[in-house]
Amino acid sequence: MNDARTGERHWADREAVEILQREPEAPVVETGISPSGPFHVGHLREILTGDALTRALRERGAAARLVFIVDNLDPLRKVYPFLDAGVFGPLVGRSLCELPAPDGEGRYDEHFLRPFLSALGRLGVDAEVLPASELYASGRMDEVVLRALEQRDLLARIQQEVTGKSLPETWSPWNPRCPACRRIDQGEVLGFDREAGTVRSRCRACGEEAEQPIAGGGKLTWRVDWPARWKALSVTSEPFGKDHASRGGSWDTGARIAREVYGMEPPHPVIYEWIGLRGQGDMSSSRGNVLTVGELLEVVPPEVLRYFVLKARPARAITFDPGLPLLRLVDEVDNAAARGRDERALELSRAGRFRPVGVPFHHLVLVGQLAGFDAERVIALLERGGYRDLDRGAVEERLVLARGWLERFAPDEARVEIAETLPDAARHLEPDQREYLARLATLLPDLEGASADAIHERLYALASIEGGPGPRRAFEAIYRALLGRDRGPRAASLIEIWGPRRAAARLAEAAEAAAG
RNA sequence: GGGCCGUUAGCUCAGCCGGUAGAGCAGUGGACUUUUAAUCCAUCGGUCGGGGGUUCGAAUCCCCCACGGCUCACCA
Repeated sequence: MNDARTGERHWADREAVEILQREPEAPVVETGISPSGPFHVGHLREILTGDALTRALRERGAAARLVFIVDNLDPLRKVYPFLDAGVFGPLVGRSLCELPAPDGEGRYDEHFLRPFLSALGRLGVDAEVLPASELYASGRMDEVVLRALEQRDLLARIQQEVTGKSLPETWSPWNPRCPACRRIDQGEVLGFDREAGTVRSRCRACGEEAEQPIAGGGKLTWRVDWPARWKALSVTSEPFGKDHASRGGSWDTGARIAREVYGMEPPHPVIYEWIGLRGQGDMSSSRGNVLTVGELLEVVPPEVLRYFVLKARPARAITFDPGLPLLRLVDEVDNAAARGRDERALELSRAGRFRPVGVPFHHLVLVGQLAGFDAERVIALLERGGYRDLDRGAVEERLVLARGWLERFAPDEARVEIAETLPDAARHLEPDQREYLARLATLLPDLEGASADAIHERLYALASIEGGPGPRRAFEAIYRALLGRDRGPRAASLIEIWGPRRAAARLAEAAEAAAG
């Protein structure tokens, strides 16, 4: 890493070096997300930041682990807009892992987690997924929980000092789950027994009193849970969103608790900014219009999503635009000769076997439309356009994505559709353009079945004759007649695919309409 | 109000453990039997938000200010 001077060092490398100073052998990177709703692009930053760190650590010879905690013990806080109030209203306060899925099939947490995990697999994220429910049930948290119960007063003091807010007398770091009504957010701790490893509690909701084992009987409150996990799992680094980072936030309390209660240095923090969304309106899980990771993988290769996130320093807010800008990103990843690409970020973006296509994504979208997304015809068109040595399988794969992008995110300009009837734009043509179309219309029927190259010859030759409109304006006239726009894909291909005879009729119609 | 991040060419950004600025896109010129951000070559383009300070020397370090975004109920 002697390139510090040239500034080519990636943020993940810099952080890795610092983490290794603290734990050179087996650093543990922890990340975590609450499965209360769909996982979207924003969540990607949490896990990918952790993944990049882990990779950078492993490259340096460390036996780094990436632990992904699923906070499925968290209670359902309210009835989210995408939930049925009748079903979920009465279930508020229960752990996410004890709720039915929104569609009624299976478990709530798994409903949201499953697609995310499969996306992670495709993204090449090598993480140990650990649901909080299992972490607690395993007993691995018992000791840190007992310590918290014993240090209740100290914890309360720290929290009050850091947040400036007072806590009720009955506050406890432990949230017991009521064995009767299953709520995990209403319990009041009455006492605990270190020898037996149990907690006595009463439920404020239903009044039930019980004595339950720590393992499986509840969870720590978030602010204590976090540092307790650091201790229990020997966490050495933790990426987290800036919401936790603000003054008086959970990082501040967590860091103190780590030192004063658990006698450890808090993990090396990596604070990241948020990912905004452009093009589809702001992302808002409450409105339900989120971009899920799975959705995006139907549109671009996983490497592109990784690259998008890893290219920017975590502290930098970035905006995700699934429209045209996303395509640029695809090309940057696909084309080894692309300028301005961040090689190191790209290296960290590998997600398995990436098959470059060598055709700009936007062009593929275009050709795909012309050829009805039929792989054979697409490849024929591409070859005619000068692309050689195409990796057939890679093209086919990418073509599926191109189609997905077109259907889901393409702006109108990217769509090629031959107008059903003569477009209005075709009425505005100069005399020489009209003349051109009229003459072309008489030639085209003879070209039925001809190759696009042959057709192009004629288009071009006719445009260039004495008194002709010249290529540029000739093509403009054709596009107006067929698409109602001034520009378009290779006119010859368009005509070949639509059929020269049909095109001829349209061009003649345009020539006439413009004259009248 | 507290805090975090940002303010570098028209746009998006890199550079930031100091040595008088870079890329992509846009623009301009040219090439091309040019076609939906086209490609290739060349080129124009910056008082590095403002003001102080440290230093032989600062976009890079320190302080102050302005503007912008975000965040402060366990929503990454």
